[in-house]
Amino acid sequence: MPTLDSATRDRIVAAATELIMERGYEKTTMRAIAERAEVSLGSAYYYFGGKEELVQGFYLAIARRQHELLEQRIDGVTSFGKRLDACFEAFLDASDEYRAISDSLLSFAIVPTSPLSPFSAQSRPARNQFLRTFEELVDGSDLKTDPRLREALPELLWIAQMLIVLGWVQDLSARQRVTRTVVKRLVPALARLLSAARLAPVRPFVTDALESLAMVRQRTYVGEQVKALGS
Amino acid sequence: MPTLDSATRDRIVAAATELIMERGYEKTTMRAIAERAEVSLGSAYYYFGGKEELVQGFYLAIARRQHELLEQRIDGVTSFGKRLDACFEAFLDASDEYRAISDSLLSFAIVPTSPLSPFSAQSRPARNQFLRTFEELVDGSDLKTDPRLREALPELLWIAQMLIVLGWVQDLSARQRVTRTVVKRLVPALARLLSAARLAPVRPFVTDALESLAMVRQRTYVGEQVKALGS
DNA sequence: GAACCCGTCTGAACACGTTCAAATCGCGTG
DNA sequence: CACGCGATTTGAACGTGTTCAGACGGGTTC
Repeated sequence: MPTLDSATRDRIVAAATELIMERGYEKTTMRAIAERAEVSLGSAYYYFGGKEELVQGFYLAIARRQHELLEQRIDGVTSFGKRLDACFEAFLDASDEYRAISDSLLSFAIVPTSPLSPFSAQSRPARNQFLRTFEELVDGSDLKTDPRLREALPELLWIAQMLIVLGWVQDLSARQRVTRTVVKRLVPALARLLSAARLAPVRPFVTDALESLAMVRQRTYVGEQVKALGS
Repeated sequence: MPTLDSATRDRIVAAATELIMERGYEKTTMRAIAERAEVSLGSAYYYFGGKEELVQGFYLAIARRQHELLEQRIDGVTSFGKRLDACFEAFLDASDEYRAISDSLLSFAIVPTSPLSPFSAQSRPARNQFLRTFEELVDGSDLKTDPRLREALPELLWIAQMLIVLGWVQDLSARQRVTRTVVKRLVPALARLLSAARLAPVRPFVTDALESLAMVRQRTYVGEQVKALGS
């Protein structure tokens, strides 16, 4: 399994990406990928463990596109609610391009032992991109909340975004308008909730939730050093 | 595609179930299933559209087992929190038996157009069983909440249970203890939240959430008549 | 130069899910 | 009984993802 950069490797990914976008994942054959990349079938398997591995690029592409769209749209906006809303919207816009293959992507992502799990070591680049986006989102905002919650927030929002995507794939309405509407409605409520986390009566809930998160983190990421939250 | 009851049909399901439990879904071949069921390969395809269809029985089995376990455990208990806790625990206990194949099950379930989607017409028997369980859970409890919320509650709890299962498959801790612990922690909070729904300051949130749910329902179930909530 | 190594590449071969034309069965009808 | 007809059954054949024994190529060592 070569880890060296290689033009061949890139050609195969490019061919796979093109074909998958043209015909969908299932209808794209390894033979077709090899042919377009001008390598033999065996070579494709020399560079990649299998067909599944060839979709890894999509996550990162979505993550980058979300970040790009978001930057354009929240320039100068400081309201946390507005920023979060723009963020999720950017994510859905970025995902739209890949809607036709989102089923396949999600099917792989859901398997915890798969390299395509969002928590896997192989997904680290895409995951980091997502987390950076949320970090920036919070940093540039006027949000005032419990500092412990603030620290965990990027990861929490990333997880929330994954829950949104679950609804999004299930959403059969035209252009997934239902998902967009529901997100638009829930974001303000979430913003208010996060602000309320500072108040004394709510704090035990926050503590409870954060402890749960800490527990979950320890047991979710596979083959990774998990940095503890809090110092 | 015959819909008549048939001993052959049952033999094939039985063979498939056995083999999948023995070896897992991927390693079970249609040829092996046909052989054990003492039919030809072609016959298996005469009765079932494909390999995927042969896992339909698992959902219903889990739903029934949950109900069975729950009945034993909440006899006489009226506290809503305790009943809900027991319910989720019964669900996780029922699911444990199928943990080895839960990846495959979930991979199929996540595809909205698949007959194995929990929202599909084919999943209706299992879905109804789940909803009945939650209906009974709420009915026999001391929960006092907003009546509109009360009506939507079985479905909401069912959805919550599906979110739990998402965490459960990702949970790599021994015997999925993390998931169980987190559920145990969050249930009381949820119970308090539902009680609080009666209070005036919270009501707008409830209205908002229920409207969102109504929207989602209209666009999620495929090929089904969706009964409106409220009369 | 010869021998050797090792990273790269090849396509035939395998096992699988699925399809299908043809064979067989069961049974009502003339 | 013979005939016909639809339901059922069959296994060969197809296209697929994947594996593997071997071929190739260029660099290093004696």
